[in-house]
Formats: sequence, C-alpha cells, structure tokens
Amino acid sequence: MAGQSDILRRLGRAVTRGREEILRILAESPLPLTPRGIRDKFTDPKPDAATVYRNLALLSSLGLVRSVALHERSRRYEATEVGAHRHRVVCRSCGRIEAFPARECDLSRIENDIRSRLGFRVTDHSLEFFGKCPGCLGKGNRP
Amino acid sequence: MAGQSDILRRLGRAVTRGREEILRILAESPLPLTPRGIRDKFTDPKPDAATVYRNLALLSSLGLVRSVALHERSRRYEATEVGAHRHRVVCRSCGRIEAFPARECDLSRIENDIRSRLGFRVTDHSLEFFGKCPGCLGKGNRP
DNA sequence: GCGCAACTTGCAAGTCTTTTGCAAATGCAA
DNA sequence: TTGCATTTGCAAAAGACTTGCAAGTTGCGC
Repeated sequence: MAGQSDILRRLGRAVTRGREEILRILAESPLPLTPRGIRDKFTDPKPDAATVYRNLALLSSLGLVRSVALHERSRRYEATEVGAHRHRVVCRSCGRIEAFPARECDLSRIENDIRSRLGFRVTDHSLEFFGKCPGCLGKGNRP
Repeated sequence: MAGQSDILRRLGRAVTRGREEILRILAESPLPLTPRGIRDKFTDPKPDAATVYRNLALLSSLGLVRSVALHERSRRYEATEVGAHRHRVVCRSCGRIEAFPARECDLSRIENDIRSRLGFRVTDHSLEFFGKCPGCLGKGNRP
C-alpha cells in the first residue's frame, strides 16, 4: 500500500526503508508488537533501536500507528487501520495476547457523557480484557 | 480499614508500615499513582523505592491493588475497591488524568462473548479514554 | 543525472524505571 | 522474650527509552 508513504511525503517527511518496513511489519502482524519485536522482524541490516523508537514516535504522531498499553514492561504498537477497531484479551498467567474484534463496542454513549459532563473531547479509547486463556485454565494453576 | 491488614496476616505476610501506608495512600488518592508518587506521599522516613516496588507487586498479587496502564512512562496503581469500578480520561496534551465513574459500563456482554468464542475467562478489564481536556481545548494547540 | 539543504540514521552515552542480591532490621507466633 | 522467617535498605544491574552529534540519505530544483 503506497498510501501511507504518500502521507509521509506529503508532510515533508522522507520515505525510508525503516519507515516503510515498520508500517509493513505492523500491518502484517495480527498482534501489536514491541519496538524490540518490530526490530527483530527486520531482515538484515536491522536498524538501530533508536531509529525504531524515533520512527514509531513519528508514525504515531502522524496517526499511522498507535500504541497499545497492555500492562507489560514494554509498550506495543499496531498499525492504524481505518474503520477497524480491535480490542485484546491478555492472559494473566502466560501473557498470551489475542486479538478480539469486538462486534459492537458501543462506547459512544459513554464518550458523549464524558464530553457533556467533563468537557473532555475524546479522540480514542483503549479497552483490554484480562483473564486466563484456555490453556492456562486447563493447568489449574492459581484458579 | 483493618480488613486488608487481616488479609495480609491471614496469608502469613507481615503487616508493615510500608504496606499499610501504601494501601492507605492509594485508598485516599482519587487517581492512580506511580510508585514514585506513592513514595513521595510517605512521611519521613520514606521507604526505599525497591521496597515500594516489592510491596506493590505483593499487594497486586493479592488483589489488594491493581495496576493501570495509561500510556505513560511509569505504571500507576490504584486500590482495589470492591464494587467500585472506575475508568479514566487522559488528556493527550497535558497528561492530566481524571477519574470517570462510568455509570454503566456494560461490558458483560462482550465478556460473555469472549468466553464463548475464545474460551478465555475474563477476570477484569481496563478501559481508558484519551483526548483533550477543556483547558487544552481552549488553548487550541494541535486541534 | 547533479548538487545542495533538510531530514535520517547509527553510535555512544545518558536517563529513568524497575529488578535483584545480600546483610541488617523487623514482625510475629510460641 | 526468643527464634526464625519475612522485610527492608543499599548498591548494583537490567531494561526501556532518549538524546547529541557526525555521517549518510532523501527530495527537489536544475
């Protein structure tokens, strides 16, 4: 998809291998990735970690990628897909993350409520579920 | 509230000043605090940062406190109040965090869906809204 | 294609949060 | 009060990110 490179170009930002790869890697990943995980998916020569961080910050400020907070040590990023709206299920035992496309997450009423009661303009939200995955439920550790 | 100290005692964990203070500080805070922020609220002598981290890990594993991921550099913690269920609104411009007691966040249908479709047993969820607070909306920076 | 200016990258060093080892201090049950 | 497991403080380390700077690329006009 050249659309995102166009966005970069139009904003006067260079289209580099690093940036295109990050967008591709995130677009192909079913789950959000850490900066480290992203770098690992590069074929050699891998970019410096600092470059990955800088590019994620840039792409994030342009709205092309988005960071996801999953109570982990490191942050994760995912590609911003127009229209698509995913949430995640995280296993507290093994850390497994699974995407969960909420068929209808109607939070618009709550968002309206927030606007009228607090004067906040909500631009996005994050919704994650935590619990135990089937595998860990079977093992019966810490039920 | 002595109930929480009882829980510690019953589990064979010592009831120390550090632990009681953390529970009290979090219970009194309207917003989730970082480990650093918690330590700052101690009256001298303040515990070592390592102790705060260790105790937060302990209290968290016992379910007495819970960590909240707000896309910040540091994690935040809040006291677990039975029944109470809060969400937060975070300003992307100034970082201001506001508690938002959702009158009805009916995610139970989604949680049921997750259980039946993925086999995941959901124990809790995190829901945060991001946007701009009234103050920053007024300033008109990055509308 | 060429060259310049602006933007990017790699590298190294630095910051900040969180974790860990260990000996001294403390909590608690008997 | 004693004994012993649990906790704490301290110091060092690990890990995630950030920043300064010189060298390397990209984009644009020619």
